[in-house]
Amino acid sequence: MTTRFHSDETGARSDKKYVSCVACVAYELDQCRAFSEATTDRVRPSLPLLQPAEYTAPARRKICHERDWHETVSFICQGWAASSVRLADGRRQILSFLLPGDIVSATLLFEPTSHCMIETITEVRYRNFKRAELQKILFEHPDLIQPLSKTWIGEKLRADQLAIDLGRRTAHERIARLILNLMERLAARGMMRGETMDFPLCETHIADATGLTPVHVSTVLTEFRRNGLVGISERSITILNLSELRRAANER
Amino acid sequence: MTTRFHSDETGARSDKKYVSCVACVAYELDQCRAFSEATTDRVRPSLPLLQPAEYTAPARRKICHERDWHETVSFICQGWAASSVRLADGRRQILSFLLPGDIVSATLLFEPTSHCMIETITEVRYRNFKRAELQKILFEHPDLIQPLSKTWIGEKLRADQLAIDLGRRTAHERIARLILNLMERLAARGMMRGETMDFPLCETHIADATGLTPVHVSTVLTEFRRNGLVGISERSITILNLSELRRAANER
DNA sequence: CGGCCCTTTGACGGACGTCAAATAGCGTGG
DNA sequence: CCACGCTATTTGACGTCCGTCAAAGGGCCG
Repeated sequence: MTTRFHSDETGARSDKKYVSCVACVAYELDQCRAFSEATTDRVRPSLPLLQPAEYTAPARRKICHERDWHETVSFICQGWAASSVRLADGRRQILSFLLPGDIVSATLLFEPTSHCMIETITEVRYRNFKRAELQKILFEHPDLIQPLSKTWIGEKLRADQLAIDLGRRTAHERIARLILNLMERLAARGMMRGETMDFPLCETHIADATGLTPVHVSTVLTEFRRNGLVGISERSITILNLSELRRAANER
Repeated sequence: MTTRFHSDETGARSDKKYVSCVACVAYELDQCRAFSEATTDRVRPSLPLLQPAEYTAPARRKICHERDWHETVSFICQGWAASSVRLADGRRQILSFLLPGDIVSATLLFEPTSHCMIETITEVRYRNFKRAELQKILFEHPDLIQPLSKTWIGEKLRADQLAIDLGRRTAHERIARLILNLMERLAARGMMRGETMDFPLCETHIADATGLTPVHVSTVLTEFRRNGLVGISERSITILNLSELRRAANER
């Protein structure tokens, strides 16, 4: 019933200073740019949207529960988070990892509930836009439908890929594909440092994202390491043999 | 490159007579009604949209391949179809079953490719709308965004549920849930006859939808039958013990 | 009648889960 | 500084769910 984003329990704090989105690594992605342009270039006078509420949540914190009610739509500015669902008996499935520039839940643009749980992985900085205001802008600028549809289509594509992975791929393929996917998404954000990237996931995260157990993830990952596919250390991962990793992923 | 809907290879034939959507069981669902109203009540003079191309494809026919290029968006009027993806080595994952009133692929509203394969299960009657015309209507009637968002949200919700099923549920749960889901969707269309419903799926369909093998589907289904949960016969299924079936599905 | 697809059943095997224990890292508090 | 508690990782032994392979029977259709 209450909106848990920026409630005290999450440990999120409100930041006072405001930095323009234009400087953000995620600016070119998804909705961020579309909405920014809509508010700066076209709508005058500038709306309060230009200064959405900004928050910072510590690592490993739930910032949204499945049945929470929201008036706002959140965008990740910095850090990693996970969107997941938990069954009654405790089993958990991670539906997606959220990276800078990602909209936390596109359904919140039109509905007050996201139907899933959001937890931070690292410390996360995010911004909350009021749904009513985004909708108003959307109605006044139907050309925003096109970029919005790209977001929808991308979400659907990745949800379908996840289903294929979980339904029809082996543990090796799933894990290799997860690494490759994250690599591509980080590369699109200019967040790769050569062949290495931040990798703040613990093996439980990987397990819940791939439908496996942490124990099995451990054995597959050590196998990948022994075979020289990747190097893992210090919350980061290095792709040592990309073509072999792709073969393990059974890409195409 | 070519649009395979209504190509000869599919065996689809064009029907001459045109029946109004208002009489359709699916009229109340999804986009059908929204678009029909947009074209009848508001846009004048009546557009060619009012008479979209209508086709009938025989059972067990591919009517769309993963890389096909489309100018049209298809809606199912009658019959069952499946949307699926096939991996290089032949493994297949069914992403959704399409029932009357379903939009075949919502991504086709904005993009020329659906990224998945559509095959009929029964004989299927469907209608093709031109994407350009639907988009024009959408731009002229931004209030259509709201019902459209419902379609998107529903698709996302079901895709997420599928991922949870495949990632974290047992074979028994997956199969029971599939049956219950189909039951609910058919009930929403007024297509239940008491406790029994059409069930044209063969066990291979169920296997590919649940990430299992046909052999294992067979054993689980016979177990369900022996325990009096369901009765299967003649392309139809009867729910004999709903509460037990729900328990098997681990609903919540 | 023969061929094809679907279903069922059984024997067997493998991929992955479960349980357990050992180790390491890391922050907290005394 | 050490003691401690917690979490994460690794490894091994063992178990199980589900896949694979095979064979047999049934229904449908040419």
